[in-house]
Amino acid sequence: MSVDMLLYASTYVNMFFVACRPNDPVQLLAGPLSEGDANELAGILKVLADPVRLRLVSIVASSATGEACACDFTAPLDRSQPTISHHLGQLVTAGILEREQRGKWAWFRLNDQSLDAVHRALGRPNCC
Amino acid sequence: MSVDMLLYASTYVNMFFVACRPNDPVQLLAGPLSEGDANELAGILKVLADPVRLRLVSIVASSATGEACACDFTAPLDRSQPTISHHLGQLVTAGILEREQRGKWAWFRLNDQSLDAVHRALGRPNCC
DNA sequence: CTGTCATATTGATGTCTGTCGATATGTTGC
DNA sequence: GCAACATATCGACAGACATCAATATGACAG
Repeated sequence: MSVDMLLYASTYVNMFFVACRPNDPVQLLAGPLSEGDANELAGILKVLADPVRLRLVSIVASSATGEACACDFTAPLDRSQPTISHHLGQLVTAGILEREQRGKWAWFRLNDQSLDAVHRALGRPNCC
Repeated sequence: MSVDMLLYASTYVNMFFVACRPNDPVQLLAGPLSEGDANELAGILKVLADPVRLRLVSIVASSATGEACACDFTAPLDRSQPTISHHLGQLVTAGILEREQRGKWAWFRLNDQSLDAVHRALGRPNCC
């Protein structure tokens, strides 16, 4: 990913967070999306729209402690260590996962706010 | 899009519909996703993860009659007619929109079941 | 049947993305 | 400091994707 692309992506991710505060949610079904809103929502959906990243999120979310070590992902997902690291980086940049370094190991947990915002963006206005 | 890719995509879209019947929903947060479930969910999320397609869906969903004519999309979205047609085709293939030919015009409406399934897949198990 | 209009398909192109091997960075224990 | 280990970054590559111009398809009017 180029530097320009990274800046582009993080810009929209940040805008998405701002726009998803309770009183100003981006809502797919509430009205025609502006170009900006569509870019924000598409940006975070693109990060989710990958089988490996979805499995990473699901593994973290369903772990007993709510967190998982990077070392636990390589084997079940059948991808190289750089590839897993790349996907984890995408998820962290998008705000879907949070990374915490603990000694040699990197631990990841879900950012509930971020995923809830995406969830609500795809639902009806009066939904949860 | 190649024929192989189309077959690939439609396979996963169909599997997603099957998997999203009420008693067997794909749930991102309910447990580790299998490779198949992850492919299904990623497939339909990929279709949604484009600004133009999100705006198409939002325009259709928020129209007073619940449907919109293809001719209404080109101007506000600032894309060529073939590009709009391409995106509409993707949304129809994925089951998110339904197409109805009425004379010279093509009308599109939302498939509520499809979008609801994606919405629920990203939510908590006890959510709506 | 023919022209006109709306939409779909084709073909081409530049860009983006997932992947991996190689290597760098950073942490721990000795 | 040094060796061992976990993770991140770099560089490269193949495949996928969004886009448009040109063209084809299909429907209606006269």
